[in-house]
Amino acid sequence: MAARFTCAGCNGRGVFATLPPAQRSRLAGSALPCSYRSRQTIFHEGTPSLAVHCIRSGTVKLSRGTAGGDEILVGIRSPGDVIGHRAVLADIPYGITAETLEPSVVCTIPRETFIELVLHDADLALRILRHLAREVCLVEEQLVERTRLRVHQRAARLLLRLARGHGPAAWIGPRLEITMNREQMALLVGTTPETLSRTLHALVERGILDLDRRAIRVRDEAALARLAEPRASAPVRPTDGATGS
Amino acid sequence: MAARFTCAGCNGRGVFATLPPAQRSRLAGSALPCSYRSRQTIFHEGTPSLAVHCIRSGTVKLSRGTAGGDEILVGIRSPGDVIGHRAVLADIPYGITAETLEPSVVCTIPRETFIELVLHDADLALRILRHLAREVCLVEEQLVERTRLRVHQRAARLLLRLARGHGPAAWIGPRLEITMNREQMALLVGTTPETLSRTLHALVERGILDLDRRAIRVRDEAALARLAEPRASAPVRPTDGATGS
DNA sequence: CGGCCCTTTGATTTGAGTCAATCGTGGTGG
DNA sequence: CCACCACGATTGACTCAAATCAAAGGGCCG
Repeated sequence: MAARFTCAGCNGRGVFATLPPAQRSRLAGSALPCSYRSRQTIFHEGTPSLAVHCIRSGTVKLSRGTAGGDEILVGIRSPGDVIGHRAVLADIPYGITAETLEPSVVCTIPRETFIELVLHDADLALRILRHLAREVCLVEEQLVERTRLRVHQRAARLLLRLARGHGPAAWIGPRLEITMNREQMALLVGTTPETLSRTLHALVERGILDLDRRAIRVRDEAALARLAEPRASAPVRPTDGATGS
Repeated sequence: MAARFTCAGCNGRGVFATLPPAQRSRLAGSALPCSYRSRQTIFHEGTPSLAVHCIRSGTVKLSRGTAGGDEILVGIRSPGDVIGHRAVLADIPYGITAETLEPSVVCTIPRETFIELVLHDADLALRILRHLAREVCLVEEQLVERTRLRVHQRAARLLLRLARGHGPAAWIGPRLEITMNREQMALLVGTTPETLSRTLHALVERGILDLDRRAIRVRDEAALARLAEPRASAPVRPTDGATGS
């Protein structure tokens, strides 16, 4: 099934976008495209980091187990994104598990090739540095969110991110088709499916959302944005009637 | 006051450790050492990232404000650590505020010098990449901790980290002098001073700690380590008598 | 000695997790 | 084609950890 892609399609985006011809062919020579079905594991936390992966199509979920047995969702990646580079660069086992959320095509770039490319192309190195730097910022952002924001605010933010096209969702007409189930959404928000469900339905009752098992329609993005604000602490309680004032 | 340091002392550690002579003198030429008093701001969140800083001595607190007005503690850095590199690399304003916790000496490396060094020394670039990659892992670790662990577990982990020499504490005899106040410890743990205080005193009652306003003595590190485990969910409730079973 | 700030302690509230039951949907086999 | 089953989603009731509000203590510095 996995026909030999040329990697040219990927070159339009991501950190490999502007490789000089020599390096580009080097990359194309050893990058191995691979098709995954939905819910397949690309690499697993704790295993040796043998390669960097570049998403060509589809959506990949990055998660991380805990000693306690449960998992935490670290992020979602889409086409053009590179995954596994951290472990490869730091020369440590993968710290996260990567798993497809839908049928995807992912290119595998062997560890040596990647390191070599980085060493020989200062520009690429700088670009990856930038990329990583931004990544740290994003994770820190998450940390702040988790610590200071209520579940309903974090949920609102997730919805906004989805609605704005970041994340595993696609606009089908006016509706936003979600490619993950409630549990995964809950994981992303950092809560339980039950609580997320309540929160979501509270928003429906306010007329901010339309909700379906696998699609969401944002009716009032402005209101959602207001809820996502740290200051707006109007509780958005579930099963709680209209808050008078 | 700030005598002209040669930067040679810093070269023994951190990412600049093994610079080739040429680059080393380039660095020494434009790195500007600066003494800070306790509680001084090195750079502030949101301001343009003009330089990278390398800590020569002292302790620096990295925090991040929220729209809501309160802050969150992102991390603590010690001698040899580099700060501000993320913003400089990503070419964005500083995302965090850096502030000394005690009198410190910090070298300022202008943005251009840093970028130039990185571009001309593939090895340095790779080392910084490694460094950043690890940093992302650490922040993610934090994220997991915040999400899955109880306050008493996170507090135990902080104590362990301090006791093991990571963080702003120094062994004075058998005691661990803490250079930050309760509020900052609370921020690090991701809780409030009140809750942290209760948690700490619960540990004292169990005979695991000795506690003083500014020093801590760990009497039973093994017990602390046990409490830090995700599974060990024996509540460690404050003001709660011996839990029978 | 007095005031101030940090810390501790107490009382109360509350957001969100947990446990458990029900519902709805989609898939399967008769 | 329809009854049934299984699984995810929802809803409800309850519990509990931790935040918040409020009020002392206690040490340090002027």
